[in-house]
Amino acid sequence: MEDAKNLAKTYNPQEFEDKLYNNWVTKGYFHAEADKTKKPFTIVIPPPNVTGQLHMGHALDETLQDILIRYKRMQGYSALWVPGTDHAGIATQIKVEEELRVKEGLTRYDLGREKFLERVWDWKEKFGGRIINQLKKIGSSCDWDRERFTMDEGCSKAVKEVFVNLYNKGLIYQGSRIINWCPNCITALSDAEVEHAEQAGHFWHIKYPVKGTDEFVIIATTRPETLFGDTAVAVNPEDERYTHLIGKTLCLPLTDREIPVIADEYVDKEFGTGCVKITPAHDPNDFEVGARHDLAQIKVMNDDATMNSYAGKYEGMDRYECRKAMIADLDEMGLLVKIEDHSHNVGQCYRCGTTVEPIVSKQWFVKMKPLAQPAIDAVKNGETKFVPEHFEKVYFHWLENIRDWCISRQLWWGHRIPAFYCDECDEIVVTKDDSAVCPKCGKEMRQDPDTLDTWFSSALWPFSTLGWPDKTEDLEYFYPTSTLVTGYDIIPFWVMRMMFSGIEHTGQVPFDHVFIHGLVRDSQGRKMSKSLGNGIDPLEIVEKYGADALRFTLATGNAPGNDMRFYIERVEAGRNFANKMWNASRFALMNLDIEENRLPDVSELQLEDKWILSRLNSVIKSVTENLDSYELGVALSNLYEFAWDNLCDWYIELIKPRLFDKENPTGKTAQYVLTYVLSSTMQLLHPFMPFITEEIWQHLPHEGESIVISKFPEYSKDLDFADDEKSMTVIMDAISAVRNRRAEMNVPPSKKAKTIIVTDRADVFKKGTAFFEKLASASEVVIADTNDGIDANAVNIVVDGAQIYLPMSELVDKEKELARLEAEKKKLEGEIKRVEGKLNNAGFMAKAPEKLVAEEREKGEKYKAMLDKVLESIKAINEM
RNA sequence: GGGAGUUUAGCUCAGCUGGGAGAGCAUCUGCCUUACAAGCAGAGGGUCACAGGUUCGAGCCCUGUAACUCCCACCA
Repeated sequence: MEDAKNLAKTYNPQEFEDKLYNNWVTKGYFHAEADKTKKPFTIVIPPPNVTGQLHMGHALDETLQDILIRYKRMQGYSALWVPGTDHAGIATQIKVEEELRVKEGLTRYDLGREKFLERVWDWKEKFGGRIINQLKKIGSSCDWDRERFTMDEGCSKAVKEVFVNLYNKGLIYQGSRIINWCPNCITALSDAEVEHAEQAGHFWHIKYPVKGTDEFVIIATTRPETLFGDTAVAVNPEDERYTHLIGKTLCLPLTDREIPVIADEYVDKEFGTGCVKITPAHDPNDFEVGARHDLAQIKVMNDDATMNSYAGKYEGMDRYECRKAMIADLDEMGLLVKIEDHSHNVGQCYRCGTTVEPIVSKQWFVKMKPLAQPAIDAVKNGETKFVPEHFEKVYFHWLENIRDWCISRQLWWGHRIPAFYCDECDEIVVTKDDSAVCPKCGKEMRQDPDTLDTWFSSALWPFSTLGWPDKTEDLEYFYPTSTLVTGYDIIPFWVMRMMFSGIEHTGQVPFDHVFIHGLVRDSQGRKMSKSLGNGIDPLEIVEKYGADALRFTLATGNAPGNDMRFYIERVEAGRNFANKMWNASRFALMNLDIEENRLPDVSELQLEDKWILSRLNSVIKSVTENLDSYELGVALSNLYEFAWDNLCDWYIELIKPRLFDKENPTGKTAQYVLTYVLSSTMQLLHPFMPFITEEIWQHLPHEGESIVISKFPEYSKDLDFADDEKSMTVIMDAISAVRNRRAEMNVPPSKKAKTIIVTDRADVFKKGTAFFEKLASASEVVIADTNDGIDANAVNIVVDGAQIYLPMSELVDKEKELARLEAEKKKLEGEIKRVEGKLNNAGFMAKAPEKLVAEEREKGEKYKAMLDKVLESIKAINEM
C-alpha cells in the first residue's frame, strides 16, 4: 500500500475494487487444493448460460455463494468454488440462428450441421467470457484455474459414460410416445421445459354422422384441426345415451375415412357432450386409449406445425390457419353445432413461448422411477438437507409424480447422443467411441443426429467438474460438495436431477445442503424481465455504488427462500453503510500512532474498552452462528448494528477525549482497542463486503498479506466482560435520557449545563463522568449521594440507578413538568402492575423458567425505585 | 383440481426452538459537535389479516376463514 496511513477523503469504490480483485487473483488466494491438513468446503456454481449476461438473479446467487466461500476460507477450510458456464442448448442455438437470419438471411440448414456448429463455437468464444468478467466484477472468489464448460472435454466424457451406463442398465430407452413438441424450436421438450398458461379458447361442437343412418354424434373439441388424426370416437360404456352406438361406424367429416365408436372408461359422461374424438398421435390420453383399443396413430402435422397430407386440401396450412378454414367449411356443411367459450391451460415452450404441440414421436427417455426413489430417500433420511426445509416438499412432490424424462432434442448444439444405427440391418449400438462399426454386418454406422437435453450434462456438474468418471484426488477430497446455492425455480430442472445422478453414478449424494433463495423482483414486486423492461443491471449498480453496496443489498432484508424486492433506496443504504465504515476508519487512522494490532493487558482496559470488546465478542458469536445456519441476512444486520451503533456512535465518541489528549496515559490503550475492534469488524464483514474491508484492513496495522486469507474472528471467553457491559449500559441509558430531555426542551448541544447525578451507585457513574461531558453536554459533573441542597426547580431526570439534575430552572415550566412526571408515574405504575401480575400468578411462578422469574423480579425492583423518585419529584414541585 | 408460500409501522421487510413488538427507507424536531449532512442527537407511528383453541403466557403452536403470490395437473 502506497501510504499506509491515510485513506482517500471520500469513499470511492471505483478507485480500488478492480485493483484489489486483480491482486487477489494474481496472488492465487481463490485457488484451492486437495489439502489433507485442512477440511474441504466445496461449492459448484450453478453455471450461467455461456452467452448470457449477468442479471440480478445471478448477482444474488453468486453473492450468497461468495459469502459462504469467503467465510469458510477464512475459517481455514480448503474452500473451493468451481466456476463455469453452461452451453444452454436451445437458448444458444436460437440466438445464433437469429443472428444468421438477420445478418445473412440464412437458416441453419443452409449452412449444414458442421458449419453451423462452427458458428456456434465462434459465438461462444466471442461472448462466453463476458459473463465470467461480470462475475469477477461483483467479487466472486471462484477458483478460476478450474473454470469449466458443460461441453468441454471432461464434461463430454462424463456425459457419454453416463449415457452408456444407463443404457446398459436399461434405464435409458428409445420409444415412441407423446412428447411436447415445439414447432418453433423444432425439437422435443421435457415436461419441465413446458410452461402452462391459462388461455381463452373455444369448444367447437362438431357433428360426426353415423354411417348409414340420419343419426350423428356430437363431439366437443378445443383442437379441431386434429380431427384429421381421429381414429375413433369414444363414449363411456355406462352412458345410456350412446350404448346403442358402440361398435357403429362414423364418417369422419372432411375426409373419406370411417372410424368406429368405442367404449372406454376414460370418458367422463358429465363433461362436454360425453363423446370424445380419439386422436392417438396428438394427445397423451388418446394415446393411451388408442393403445388399449389398438387404434392407428395418424400424425397430421409436420415438424413446424403445418398440416400434412392427411389434412387433405388443408395440407401446407399452419395449424391455426387450418383450424379457421376447416371450421368455416364445417359450418357451411351444417356440421358445426356451436362454438362455446372455454378457457384452458395451454403448454408453451419455456424458451420461445410457442404453443407446444403434443405429438407422438420416437425419442430417448430416462426411466425415472428407479432413479427417483433413492433421491427421495436421501433427503428423507437427512443425507441432503434443504434450507429452508419446506422446499423438501417441492422436491418430493416432483420426484413422487415424475414421469420418464425425454432427453433427446432435435437440436444441433449440444452433446450428441452416443447411439449408432446400421442402415443395413437396423442394429443399434450405444458406445463411448466416436464412431462405430456394425457388429453384425461390419458396415460403418450412422450416429443419432439428435443431441441431449442441456440439463443432462448439468445434472452431472457436481462430479464431472471434479474429474469423474476418473477417480481423481479432487473428486475424492472435494466430493460430495458442501452446499448448493440456487433459486427455488430450478429445483425440478436441476437440483433433483443432480441428486439422482450423483447417487446413481458416484454412490453419494452430490451435496450436504441445498440452500434455496427466492427471486429478485422489481420495486413493485414484478419479476424482472426483458419484455417488461424493468430489469436492473447489476453492473450499473456496481459502477455507481460499488460491488459492496450491491452485495449488501442482496444479502440483507429478507429471509432464506423468500423473494426480494430490489430498489435503489436499499442500495443507497448499503452504500451509506460502506461510507460510514470508510469514515470511521479514516478517523481511526488519523489518530493512530501504533504499529501493530494487539490487545493491551486487561488491567489497562477502561470500562468502555471492556464494553466494546464484550460487544464484539457477542457479535462474533452471533455472526458465526447465523452464518453456520445460513441466516446470512441476520448475520449481516447484527454486524451492521454493532458496527454503526455500538462502534461508531458510541465507542468512538466515548474514546475521543482519550485519543485527543496526548497526556492521557490511557490514550494508547484506546488506540489498540480501536484498532483491534475495527480490524475484527472488517474481518467479520469481509465475506459480505470484500472490497472495502480489504482496503481498510490493509491500511490498519495488520499481520499477513490479505484479509482474504486472514483468520476469521473467534469468540473468546477472556473477552466476555458481562458486568462491565451492564455498568456501561446504565451509563449509556442515563446519557440517552439526558439527551432526550434536552431535545424535548429544545436545548442546543452548545448550551452546556452542570449535571448532578444523585446515585447510590457512584462507583459506576464515576467512570462515566467524562462521557456526560462529551455526549450529554455537561459542563461539569457532580456525583452526590443525596439531593439535599439541589434547586427543587432544576430539570429532573429519573433513570435506572440515578436521579439526574440539570440546574436550568429558567427552562422549566412547572405545569409541563408536572404533567410529564405524572405521565412517567403512570407508565411506571403500569409496568409495575404488569410485573407484579406475573409474579403473583401461581401458574407463571410454577412453570416459567427461573431465569425469567429472576429477571422480572429485578425489573420490578428497578421500576419501584424509579417510581419512588418520580413521586419525590412530584412532591417537591408541588411544595414549591 | 392438488400443493406451497405470503399477510407485522406510510413503504420494503426482519422477528431463530412461545417469555415485555424491531430495522432500513419515509415523516417530524433540533444540530455544519475538529471521521462521516451518504452525517449526529431526538420524536411520532403497529388490535402482528380475521375467528376460535392450546398455554401461566401466542406475532410465533393447533383448527378454520379471507385475500394475494407461486408451483404442479392429460377432463376432451
